[in-house]
Amino acid sequence: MDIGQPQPKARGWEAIRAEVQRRIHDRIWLPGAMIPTEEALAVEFSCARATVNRALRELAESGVLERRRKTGTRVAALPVRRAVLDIAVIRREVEALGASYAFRLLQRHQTTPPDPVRDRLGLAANAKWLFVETLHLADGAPFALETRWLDPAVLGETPPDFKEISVNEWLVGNVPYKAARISFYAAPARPREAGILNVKLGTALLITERETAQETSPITLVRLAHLPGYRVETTL
Amino acid sequence: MDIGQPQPKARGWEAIRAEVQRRIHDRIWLPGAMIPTEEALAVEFSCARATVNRALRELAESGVLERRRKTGTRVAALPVRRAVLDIAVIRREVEALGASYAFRLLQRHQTTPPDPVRDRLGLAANAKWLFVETLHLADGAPFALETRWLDPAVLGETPPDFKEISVNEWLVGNVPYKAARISFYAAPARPREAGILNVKLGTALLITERETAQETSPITLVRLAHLPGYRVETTL
DNA sequence: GAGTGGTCTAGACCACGGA
DNA sequence: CCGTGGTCTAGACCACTCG
Repeated sequence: MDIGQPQPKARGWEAIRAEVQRRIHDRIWLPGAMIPTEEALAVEFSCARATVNRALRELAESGVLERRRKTGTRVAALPVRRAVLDIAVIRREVEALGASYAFRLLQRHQTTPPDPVRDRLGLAANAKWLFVETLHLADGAPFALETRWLDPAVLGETPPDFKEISVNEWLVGNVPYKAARISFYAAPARPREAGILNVKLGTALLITERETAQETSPITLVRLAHLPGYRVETTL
Repeated sequence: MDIGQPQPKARGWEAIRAEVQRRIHDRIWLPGAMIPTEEALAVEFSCARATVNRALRELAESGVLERRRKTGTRVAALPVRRAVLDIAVIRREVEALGASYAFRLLQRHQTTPPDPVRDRLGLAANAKWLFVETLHLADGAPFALETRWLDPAVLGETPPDFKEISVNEWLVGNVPYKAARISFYAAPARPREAGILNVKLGTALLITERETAQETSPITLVRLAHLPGYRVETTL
């Protein structure tokens, strides 16, 4: 382990990752070109192959390198960069802004979902799910409107009333899930939304939609309408 | 390595990851509770500690576990789930939809950025940057409108005219960068946008904004306005 | 100080995928 | 086939952090 000293900071596999990134940055290794094998790099850096492997694996996971057996490792030509999105509970998100969090339960009843929702979740025509509408507040002002369809089966013996704890946090703590699909899109404020969020009808809102499933059976479908000005941010 | 057989599929560290997830899922290990040490698990699964480490490390990276030295490993109470967002070049994105990609260069001139842009990038009052406006097309129809401010210094000796290759792809291949900030938000279509994208003024559009920097100095600021119906999707 | 995770090593075998 | 990355092992030392 004796890389020149790219930065006096990194050591171990992080030093190798940094050195590889430097060589790509400085165009010593060009986009699309092959780089030496793990073994060769292990010799060059006087370390074990496992250490090189760790460094290259991380770079491959973040889209900088492409690796294939037998062929070897190449610098990604059109790198698909991977950004990491932290999905936190809304309360955390509000508190992270330095505001106090609260929520109001606006609706809660069991009914047959409308066709688009039913189709999307693959439910029987007569299935009844729980519909819950929650307004999330930051320092008392509307922050986001949540409309949720929820499989009543997950509630169990003693269904909470969701006045003390929000549906979201109850689910996180009580209903483990396997997979979720998240999507972001823009949509004009609907009449009810506009009224509750106190914006003009048709205002451009960022919508976050989340669909959660256990094995193959869906658990819940959530739509979060955020106020104008809300941004989803990430670093790459 | 002899875990019962949770699934006949997984082996090695993935089997351990799956088994740990199962125990959390089945509430054998509760949210907030400590789990056994790596060494104990290595004994239980009859494998090396490094193998357990790999499994637990992955789970910690995805926010399911929280690890600290000396203290040990616990199940995250309010897990901050991490979703991975693939950021591809637009051409790839269009082609992934099964459409043919093309683009049109609408504007390209060097000028002083407006105040908000200048402030955001931290530029001198008299700095001149390149402004480039590109319309991206899928099967000949508008897909997204890109407006970009670009530091002319990165163009070098022979500035490309961006008619053959899009700015984005040229940058990806020629200007390495260190950091980028990405954000998503909703905004109403501006007059020029509405005209070019062929939507009504004020239509809710999803905007992707990306700010790229080399060391500390900014390289480019891009705003992508997507047509209604466009979604950013990810899995968790 | 002592217990835990974080990393490294040297070697081994395996799995994939070009030739 | 056989070269490459993917993983595993057994052991070691280190770094952090709590008591």
